[in-house]
Amino acid sequence: MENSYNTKQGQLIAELLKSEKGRHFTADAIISDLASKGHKVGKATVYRHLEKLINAGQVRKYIVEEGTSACYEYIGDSHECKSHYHLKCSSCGELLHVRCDFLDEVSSHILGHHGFTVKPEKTVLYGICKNCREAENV
Amino acid sequence: MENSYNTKQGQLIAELLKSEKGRHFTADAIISDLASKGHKVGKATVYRHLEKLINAGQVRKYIVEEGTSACYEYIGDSHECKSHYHLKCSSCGELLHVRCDFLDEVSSHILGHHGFTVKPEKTVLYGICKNCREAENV
DNA sequence: TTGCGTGCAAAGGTTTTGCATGGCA
DNA sequence: TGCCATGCAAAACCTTTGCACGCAA
Repeated sequence: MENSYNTKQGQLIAELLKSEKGRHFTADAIISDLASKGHKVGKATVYRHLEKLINAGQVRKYIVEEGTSACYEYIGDSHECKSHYHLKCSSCGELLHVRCDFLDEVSSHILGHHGFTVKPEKTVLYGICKNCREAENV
Repeated sequence: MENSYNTKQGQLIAELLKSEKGRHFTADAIISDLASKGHKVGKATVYRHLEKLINAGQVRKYIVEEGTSACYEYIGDSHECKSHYHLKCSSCGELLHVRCDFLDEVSSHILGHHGFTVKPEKTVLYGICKNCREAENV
């Protein structure tokens, strides 16, 4: 398991994600972001590194709508986000982090009443953020 | 908009979904279910009808996991399932429906305290179901 | 030197689209 | 008859995999 080298591409990918904590990247976005900085990295390499980062717990993968590509977000080495829920705005794509005592109760309620252990760190609630709701006057 | 004919295939697909309200079908499941009843329907036709049903608000599409096929569920013409959450077991893949007053409060809390309008119908909570937790003794 | 990392291209799987034919109204 | 619907196959898409070469240790 510890058979891993420290390579230029691996650093580039990790640093890009880390440099914009909170932003969600698609695999292609990573490739073009790096390309625009003069670094050409292969598609397969990006996917392989993302998988490693996910397993290492440093990156989270999100399923976004409609057969589009997956999104990846740096969440850090610490587990500070463990009990955070994420709210993703379907309209503007903004991803919000929410920590709140009430939401902690959600997990216990679901466990108690429905026998299901929720993993907040894997869960994303979809909806519309304040800005978009006001802008669209929905 | 009203340019549509009433065809055998369209009826078959709508009736199959309607006949098992609450069940999640993949496109392939629809095809093989119909095939086992002696009705051969093309893949493209199924997808095209699903899209119409979604636009008509009678069917809901779920993307449960990246890389796998989408699931489609009949939800009827009424919007009675407004606050219907889904729990997906990361272990066995089971998809559970949860209708619960407490969860209704979640939406209002998030709206009130975080200014975010949650769409339960688009949201899937990930975790471990009762059976798997007991089986794995986690 | 060893063996993981890389990148290209090809494969795999799901969904969409083009086109000639079939079926509803 | 006019047009939408159908179904096959091919295309489009995202992601994974095979393989030869490159590079870290």
